[in-house]
Amino acid sequence: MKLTSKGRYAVMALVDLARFNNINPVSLRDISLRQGISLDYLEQIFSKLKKKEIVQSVRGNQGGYVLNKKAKEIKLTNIFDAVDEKVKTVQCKKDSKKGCNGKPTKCLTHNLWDELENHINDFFEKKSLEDLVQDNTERRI
Amino acid sequence: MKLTSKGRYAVMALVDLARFNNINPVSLRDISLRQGISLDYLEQIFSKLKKKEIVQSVRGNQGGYVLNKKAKEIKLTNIFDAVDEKVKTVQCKKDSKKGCNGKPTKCLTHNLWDELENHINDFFEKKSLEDLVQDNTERRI
DNA sequence: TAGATACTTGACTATTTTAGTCGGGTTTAT
DNA sequence: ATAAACCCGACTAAAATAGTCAAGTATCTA
Repeated sequence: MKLTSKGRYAVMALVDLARFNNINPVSLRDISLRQGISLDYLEQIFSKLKKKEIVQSVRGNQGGYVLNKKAKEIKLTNIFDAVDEKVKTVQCKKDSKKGCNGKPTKCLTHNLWDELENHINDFFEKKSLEDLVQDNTERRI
Repeated sequence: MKLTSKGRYAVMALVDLARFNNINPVSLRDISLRQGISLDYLEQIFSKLKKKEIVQSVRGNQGGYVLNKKAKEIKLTNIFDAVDEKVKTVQCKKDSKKGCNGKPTKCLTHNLWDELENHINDFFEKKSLEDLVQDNTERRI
């Protein structure tokens, strides 16, 4: 059970972006250099963040990306959702109405995984980008 | 971010086993049939569970597996640990003492992932096999 | 208006992980 | 003796991941 790089990178990049946000658009090149993430990969990630209206783009020279909402209003859930980093614990419940594995009853552990998903998602819904930025500037003093 | 089948199967199989535990050893063949898990794969999984002393084996005809502890004392953590289903959020912290990515400072989101890991592990430490078995027999009435 | 910077898009690919399979054992109750 | 079960290690197909690569388009600045 692990978080993928795509999700981690998305969060790292947005924290980086949020810190410079109010001054100028931030270019992916800068983020790439500061965070050590492949530029090409960042482009894929930001394309998704843009589609979900988490960031706005400014094209051309001196362009870059800007947050599209207040940092406080961007929750981890939104970020993960944007880049398709979902919490998946079971394969069940996609086809039949209640059952798993095609069987009529739920599998023995179905409720457990549901609980787990909720537990994790709670965490993601509480954390905002602002929390993360603050967490970081505090530490630096 | 998803749970692998190995982890899920281990838990499913143990819940199944726990329900018949006090009568006779339970054969993997039976678990395989009831839970729809490949027998060969189950053997791999139980070999690990045995190494970590979560189950005991009874060889020969009419053999099978038995729990090695009370269901109450087997926590999800123990099961996941046994089958190498770990919660991994970051790659950092393996080499250098404090830093990530070889840099001297922690990455911007390091503490976040640590928090997340703890949050998830809390969940796993609280749930015992007994909880799961009860959860299941209640539902059946 | 040329050139550089930066976003945009889509296809391609190497690597790793996962979820098994397969083929041989050994042990023990009946 | 033999069938049921555990035991063990090597192998493999498929999927997902983490990128790379190539060819654009838009915009600012000199």
